[in-house]
Amino acid sequence: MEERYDPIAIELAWQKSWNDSNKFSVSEQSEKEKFYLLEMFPYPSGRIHMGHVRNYSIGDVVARFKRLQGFNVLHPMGWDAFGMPAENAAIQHGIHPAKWTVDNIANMRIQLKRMGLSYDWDREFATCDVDYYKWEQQIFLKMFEKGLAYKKSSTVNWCPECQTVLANEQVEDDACWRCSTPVIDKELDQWFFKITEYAEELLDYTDKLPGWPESVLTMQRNWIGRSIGCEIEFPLENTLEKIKVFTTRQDTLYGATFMSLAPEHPKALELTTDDCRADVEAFIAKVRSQDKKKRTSEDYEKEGVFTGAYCINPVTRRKMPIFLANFVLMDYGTGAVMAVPTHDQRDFEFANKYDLDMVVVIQPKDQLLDPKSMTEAWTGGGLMINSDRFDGQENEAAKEGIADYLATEGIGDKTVNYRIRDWGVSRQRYWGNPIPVMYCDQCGVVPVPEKDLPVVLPTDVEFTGEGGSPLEKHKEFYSVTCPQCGQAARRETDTFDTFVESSWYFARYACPDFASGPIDRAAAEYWLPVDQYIGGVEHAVMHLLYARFFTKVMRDLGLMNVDEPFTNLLTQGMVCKETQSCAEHGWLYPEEVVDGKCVKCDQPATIGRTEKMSKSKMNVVDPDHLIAKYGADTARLFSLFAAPPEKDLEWNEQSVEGCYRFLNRVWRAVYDSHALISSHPEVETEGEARKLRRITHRTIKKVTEDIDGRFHFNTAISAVMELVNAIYVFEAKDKYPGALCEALETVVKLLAPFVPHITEELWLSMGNTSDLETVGWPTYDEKALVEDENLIVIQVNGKVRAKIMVSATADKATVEAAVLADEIIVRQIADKTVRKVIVVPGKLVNVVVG
RNA sequence: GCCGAAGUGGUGGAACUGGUAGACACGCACGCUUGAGGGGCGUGUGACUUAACCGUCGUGCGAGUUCGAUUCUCGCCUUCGGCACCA
Repeated sequence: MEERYDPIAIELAWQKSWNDSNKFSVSEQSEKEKFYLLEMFPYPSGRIHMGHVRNYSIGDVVARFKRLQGFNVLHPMGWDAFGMPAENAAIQHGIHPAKWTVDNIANMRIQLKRMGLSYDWDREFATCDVDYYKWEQQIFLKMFEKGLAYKKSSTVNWCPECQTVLANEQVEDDACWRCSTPVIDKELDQWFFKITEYAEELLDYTDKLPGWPESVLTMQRNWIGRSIGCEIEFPLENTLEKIKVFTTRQDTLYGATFMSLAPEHPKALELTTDDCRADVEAFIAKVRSQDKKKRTSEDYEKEGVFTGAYCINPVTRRKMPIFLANFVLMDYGTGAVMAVPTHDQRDFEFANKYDLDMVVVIQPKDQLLDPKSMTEAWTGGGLMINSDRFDGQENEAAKEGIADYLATEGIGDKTVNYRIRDWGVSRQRYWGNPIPVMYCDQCGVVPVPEKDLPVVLPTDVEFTGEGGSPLEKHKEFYSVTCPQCGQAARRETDTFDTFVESSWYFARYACPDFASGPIDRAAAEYWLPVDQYIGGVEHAVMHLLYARFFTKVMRDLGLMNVDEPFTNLLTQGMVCKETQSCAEHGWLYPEEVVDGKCVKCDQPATIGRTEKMSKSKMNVVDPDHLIAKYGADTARLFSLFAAPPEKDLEWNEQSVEGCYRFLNRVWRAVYDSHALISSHPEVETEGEARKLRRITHRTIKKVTEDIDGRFHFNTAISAVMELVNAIYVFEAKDKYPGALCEALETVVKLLAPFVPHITEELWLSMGNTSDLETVGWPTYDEKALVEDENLIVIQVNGKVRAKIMVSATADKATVEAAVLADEIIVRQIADKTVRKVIVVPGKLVNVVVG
């Protein structure tokens, strides 16, 4: 055995061995129970970053732990390989996106292998492989057939920088989620997936995912945004037509005194009277010219215009003027709102501005509302008044009855409305999966026949950087003949949002080579769902919601048989580091600051706030350097030890040093006792050996419980550190080599999922022949845990005053007597009366005096 | 405004169903080892007070429940994340 720990040499040797033997390759042919562990696959940007290191270290601990526990573990890796950066590289550096992507993947694969992650590399694929994306095209065709994919013209979120459309989820603070350019409105013909059809199921199942963090479920519930209410029809005055509104406040129907329509409402111009037409048209034009995002922000002034038309409140028969209002949205509910100024703040402001009627219909308990003196709408609860048969009822309780009444009268129906919109998937980009349809003057939208799939993305395209997709200029691609009528037709040049690929890749990992469909049912049956999914919380809504949606769609298409893709979800926190900047040169990389000064100008550098590592803030650390300096085991250990997985991790070089030091300490502990333990002496159970064994087995218990399901890797590691400390101070090494050997072997076994290289190496050097995976995860001996004596904490009136050792077999009375006889306690209670003595067996005694 | 998460030493963090607050680690100090440096090994390290023991205070703030509260309840403050003119 080498005296010195040489991480690089050890790691390269073990990685070669794992690679050569396809060590972590799995199949369905196994006696063992399956466990599917998945980490979110990376975009091949070129280099891994600390976020990847953390994500994949966490995943690898779970994968290796489950494997050691005897599970058949599927742990795959691949590449989310379509996307804009590849195209930007083509424009900026003249490298073809395909080459750029392939090169990046090759590089990142080396980096991941260098981390010693236990992937089944046989299952690796990139989403830009034709063998992957062609099946996505097939899924699309089936969705199209079922009406789950459809085309419509709509105002879309357009990013002028990326020259493409964004889904609502991809807009953050009115800006592109990727490049932060402000998003503008654009009217475009787009493909949509009908995620709204699954809104209810997606929402209902948020209650059936106990393995998900509550915060993620809440975000998804908010995003789906279900509201239960009524659709109510208001007849127009003088015609037979009606206008339908959606409301969640049918309890205020008797107070509805006017109506507000969205400016885009189809009936807006139709019902406008001649003398109001000029004003209405001007208003519509004005609203159209305004930015939609600005217009729909809360502080924007409420404005409207009278149409000259009236409708009738169906329960009060009151004549209600119809307005157009800028705050009414066409794409929520019905685009029409019954206005109740007394009980809705927006309507209240609007009514004041245009001097409209107000009627109070809900009277709160502790004040009397009068429209003349109200300064704001009353949106709380109370008793209903001015509401005919419902007078005197509690408004919340009456909602159900009102809905029923409206239904029987044929005025309205109970309905459910969702905030979520259909998912726009068209992107005006080249480096993506072509949407397999064409346009024929005769036949309209024609799906590419399944037998003609795949629609292969051509590689001979030109990148001008002038915007628009190069596919639009690629005649061989877009010029096609219609399969239905044989006439010339034009192929769709838009490609799919790359979130489509990541919506089903987890299922393809079960059968990456399956050649007769997207998913091999038998393989999917065995492996799915994913037992544990791990990734960043930034995907809480987008990716995770789309993947859930796709799973349900694939189920309904008969492709597989699961309702939810991910049984358990772990969302890990970000990797952060302090930012540094200099007055002259702005943000600085860590290596550009030496002795607190900017290397470019020698001015002192300012330390800014700690933020998520990002290239733009330059507060990044390159994992390659870390691994080259300390090895992969140290890099892994640091990212697991410094914080629990779900919290943010603050980068600290000194803490990395500490982890490296610990591994050296472990190495030395084994090295120092090498001669003593090489014969694997029998474990002694008496005297000091018994004490060491107690610590050894207690550690096994703690580490097992900390990893399994709790993911408290930091405390698991600290428990092993304590065991190592105990070995160092264990003085009877020569006397009890058996107990020592057991302790050292336990350290190695328990650390195996965290730092796989050093542990395999130490295991071998201890004279073992089979590898750690064959040996399996250690179990603890209950008998070894038994304490002879317990430390009893003694409190007087809840304050700790003394501690004594008491035999573990002592009964309550004995303990109490021992406590009351204790010198310190006698002094503490000398001049007081003992009122009560509380004994917590084996732990604590509280003497209450007064 | 609504919803969710969090607030503990100089620092990262621990304390699982109410029972020794600060495990483990970083940093710092001291000692041993070494020719020295590095490294290693060990001891100490919440604050105040003290020579030391003792003592007092202490988990964002304020109340409450309890023999006992970082943990439970109520009210507030701060930070982060999500939603927000959604009828």
